Amino acid sequence: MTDATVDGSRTMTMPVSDRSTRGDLTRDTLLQAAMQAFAAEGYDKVSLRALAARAGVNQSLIGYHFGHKQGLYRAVFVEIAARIRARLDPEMAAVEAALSEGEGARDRAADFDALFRLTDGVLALMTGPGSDAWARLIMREQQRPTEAFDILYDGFMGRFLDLVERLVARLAGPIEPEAARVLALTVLGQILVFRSARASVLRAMSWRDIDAAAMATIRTALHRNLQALLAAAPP
Amino acid sequence: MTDATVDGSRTMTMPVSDRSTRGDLTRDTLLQAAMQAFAAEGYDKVSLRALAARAGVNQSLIGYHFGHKQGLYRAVFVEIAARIRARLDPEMAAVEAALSEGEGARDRAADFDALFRLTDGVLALMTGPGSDAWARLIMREQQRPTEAFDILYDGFMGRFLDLVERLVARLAGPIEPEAARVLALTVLGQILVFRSARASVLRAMSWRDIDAAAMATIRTALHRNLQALLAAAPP
DNA sequence: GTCTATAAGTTGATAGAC
DNA sequence: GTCTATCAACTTATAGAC
Repeated sequence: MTDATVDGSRTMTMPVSDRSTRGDLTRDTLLQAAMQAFAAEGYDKVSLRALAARAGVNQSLIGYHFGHKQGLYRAVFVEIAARIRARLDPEMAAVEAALSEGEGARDRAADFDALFRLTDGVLALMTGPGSDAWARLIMREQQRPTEAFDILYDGFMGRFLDLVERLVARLAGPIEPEAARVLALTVLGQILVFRSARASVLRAMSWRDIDAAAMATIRTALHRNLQALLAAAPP
Repeated sequence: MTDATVDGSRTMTMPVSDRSTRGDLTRDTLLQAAMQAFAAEGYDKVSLRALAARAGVNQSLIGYHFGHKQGLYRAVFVEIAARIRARLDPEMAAVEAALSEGEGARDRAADFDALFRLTDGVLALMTGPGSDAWARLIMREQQRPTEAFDILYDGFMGRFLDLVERLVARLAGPIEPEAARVLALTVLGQILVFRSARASVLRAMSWRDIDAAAMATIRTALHRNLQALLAAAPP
């Protein structure tokens, strides 16, 4: 349990006695490579051999750190949920603040602002640069949910949908709870389509990918749509 | 090249000299089983061994009829595109008729009617009973397009999106072509979400699946949304 | 914690008889 | 067109030395 026999170079980048042991680093490296690989090729096509090779880690260490292939897959989703929760937390907290300002003191402009922050956040999350890996994995779980879906739903999806539902209910005027929930889902759909039907989107719009300009176009359209959709109901 | 050595029973269900030879039947059986299997388990997880067994067909016949695994996969999409085109053709033709009635003779009610028929058709297609198989395969190609995506897009997707775009452009009043296309995609998104985020939908709505009642709820919400979204622009 | 080596099983494809 | 039989490659998982 001591010296670096083969790969001396690796020890150089690592403090000797630190919290992040060599094992933690290996675990992290594997986790990163796995997220990339599962998203790019799909669960079944990823071979642990190739994955270990690409991560520069011995194959048997996967078994040591994660048990089996499914354990590694599961760990990837715990990581994804944590990252997304961290990234979306400011927006969600803002919405919760706006919602708790009492039902009496309605400020439509503030409510719309909160809603836009939320939708913009999810749009960036699902279509922005670097979103490919986790977005694809999330979509995969939507089609064929495993235990990993629970990690996502309990991690951020449920909270997000709940917030959108309460927000649109307040903005749309008197509305049944079930209708509010369906409305929230159609709002989500207008964002998600740019990920879930990405191939069609790119072809229909003649885009090569969804860059900053494209995202601005989408954002504008979404805001306009939401305002039309949630226009004040007649008293 | 003649008699039925082993399986005499199969010959009984078949006319002797007909257009549909024994080979055609084998091909069809394989195609059906493949569509089911690829949708249920994903391309990589499907083993040709298991597939042939489930179809009651010798494994090597896959090679004979489709060349290799990818050839079989491709053939499945040709079949899907043909079926969907057939099923959506009445609605699309109706819209084309409505659109060709001259830009001058605007009848908003008729335009909305045509649009609803189109969206209802796609909603039923993507979420209705028995939609699981092809819908999942289509989603798969949206995330990671192969040559099979072209078969879908050229087969019906392109035409559908084009029709929706022209329709919303007429209904939404003066609008840039790019904005009309994005608007059409957000309309599509409100339908597709019930397939693409199916796991979230079921959990958020506490539905066990999307049955007739659920679909009626969705349809109502969609029609209301579209009318709000496409309200006459101020002159 | 990390390594080598290998067990035990599947896979897609095809050669060749009928 | 359909069958049996088989190959070569690749998979996950693990035993055991260090």
